[in-house]
Formats: sequence, structure tokens, C-alpha cells
Amino acid sequence: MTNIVTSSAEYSITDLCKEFGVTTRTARYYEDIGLLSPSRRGQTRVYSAADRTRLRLILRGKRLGLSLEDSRQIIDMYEPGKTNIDQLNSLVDAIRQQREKLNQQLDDIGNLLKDLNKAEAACIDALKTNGDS
Amino acid sequence: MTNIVTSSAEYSITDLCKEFGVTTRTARYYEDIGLLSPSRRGQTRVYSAADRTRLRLILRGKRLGLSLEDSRQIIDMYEPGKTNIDQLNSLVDAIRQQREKLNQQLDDIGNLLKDLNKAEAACIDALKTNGDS
DNA sequence: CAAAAACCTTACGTTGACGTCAACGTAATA
DNA sequence: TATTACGTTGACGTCAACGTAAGGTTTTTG
Repeated sequence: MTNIVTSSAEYSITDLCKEFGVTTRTARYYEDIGLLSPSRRGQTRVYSAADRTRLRLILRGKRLGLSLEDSRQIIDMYEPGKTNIDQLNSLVDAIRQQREKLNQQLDDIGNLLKDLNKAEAACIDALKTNGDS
Repeated sequence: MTNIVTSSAEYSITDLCKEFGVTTRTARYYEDIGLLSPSRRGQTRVYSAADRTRLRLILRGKRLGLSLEDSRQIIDMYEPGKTNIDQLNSLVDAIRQQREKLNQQLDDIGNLLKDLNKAEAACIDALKTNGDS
């Protein structure tokens, strides 16, 4: 059961995973590779709202076909921590690259949607013709 | 070198692969799993315009994060060959599922682009502030 | 005509992203 | 108190999508 006092910001591993439809193995794996770092109560993992957000971003990335490394890069953009000018510049570069990929995806999706529409129309047409026979 | 007479529709494996920036291993692998089936001149593969189109569609799928099986399904949509009503219906279903995924992607891309804009603005701001010091 | 370039097949290796036990600790519950 | 539920850490397995030789033929080129 969810804690009453601090209900706003703590999740068990199963709660969090159920919410997003992933297995606990996945959450632990993301921790292994440093994408998540929940705190601990004894041995047990305790996920905060920030951890939850990170997981949400990772899964959004996955829906877009990003690798976990891409998602790591993007998530790092949310938490600057970069004081160095060179780092900031390369960060801007990375942002622009990701944006280009996304624009390409937008283009691809538009084309694919058109294709799907045509295919569907052809199907429906075939079904009608067939139904009349 | 490209043939003079039939230059309109024949590609060697390296030509085709160079055009799309993939290795020959990739093209052969796609053939292994039945995604491409170029004709042969002796042992040597000869790719047609249709083969080229299929490869283009596969790579578009990859940019969208589709698996090769997803791409296979989508490519099959272009070549109906389905006479059966049940097959047509399940095809329409598949089309709608793919479309839903794409709409989700559109949504995700929109959000991610917003995030990237913010991150970039923050970077540029940090650079300015830093540059003034 | 010899060497380089381009093609082939076969087959084992690799990487990412987890799945799937095994073996164990702890905490609530009937 | 025994069982059920949830948590933990290894560690090996798996699947997709190729990479990477190794070893052999044919074709092109200097």
C-alpha cells in the first residue's frame, strides 16, 4: 500500500514498473547501466518522482526507436551540470543532431501514414468488391 | 561501372549499398530472412528498381525504430496478393495498429522537440552569461 | 598475364536489451 | 507459525541485427 504521509514521491519497484508496463528486470537493468539510481531503504530500492520522470523519458525514447545511450544523452540535457564552455557547445551540437533525426522521423512518418492510407483504402475496396460477389 | 543499355533498373550489391549507406552484409542478411530477393546473373546478385524500393522502405522503417518484421509486414501491404477476406480484415487491423504507433510517435516527437528547444535555449543562455564574465 | 577488385558462401563472434532461473532475506497475513 | 508476497543479488540464456574473418571464384585493370 502507498504510504500516507509521503505519498507524493515514493514508489516501490513493482509499483513503478506496473505503472509503465515494464518488468522489474528492466528497471534493475537501467540501474545497472546507470540510467536510474533510486535511493535505498536498507537493500530495497525506493524510487522518487525524479526517478519516475527519468523512466518516463527513457520509455518515450524507446517508442521513438532511440537506443538507451541516446536516451541517456537526452536525459543528461535536462540536468546541465555542465559549466565548461566546450561541454556546452558540444551539448548544443548534440541537441541539434537529435532534432535533425526527429525532423527526419516526422518526414518518414508523414510518408508512411500516406502509404498506410492507400493500403487501407485498397483493402476496403477489395473487401467491398469481394462482398458484392 | 553502370551498364549503358539497361542503366535504368539494375544495381550491383555495392552500388545499391553505397547509395543507402549500408554494408553488403546487411543486404545479404535481408535476403537471408526473405526481405529482399534480387535475381542472379550466375552467382552474382542483380538488384532491380523494385528491390531498391524495398530496401528504401526497410531503411525508412529502421529510422522509425521498426523491427525488420514490422517492416516486412508493412512492405507486404504494398503487394496485396491477399484474396481471402479474413486476410484482408487482419491486414486492415495491422494497418490501424501501425497508424496508432505512428500517431503516438508524432506526439512523442512533438514533446521531445519542445524539450530540446528548452535545453538549447538554456545552453545558449549559459554560454552568453559565461561569455560576458 | 598477373595483380587487384568485386563477387560469392559458410560460419563463428558481438552488441544491446533484456528474460529467466536459482537461492536467499524480510515482512505481512491467515 | 507457516505460508504468501515482495524484495535482493548473481549469473547464464536469448533474440535481433548485423560484424568479421576465412577461403574461394570471376572479372577488371595496369
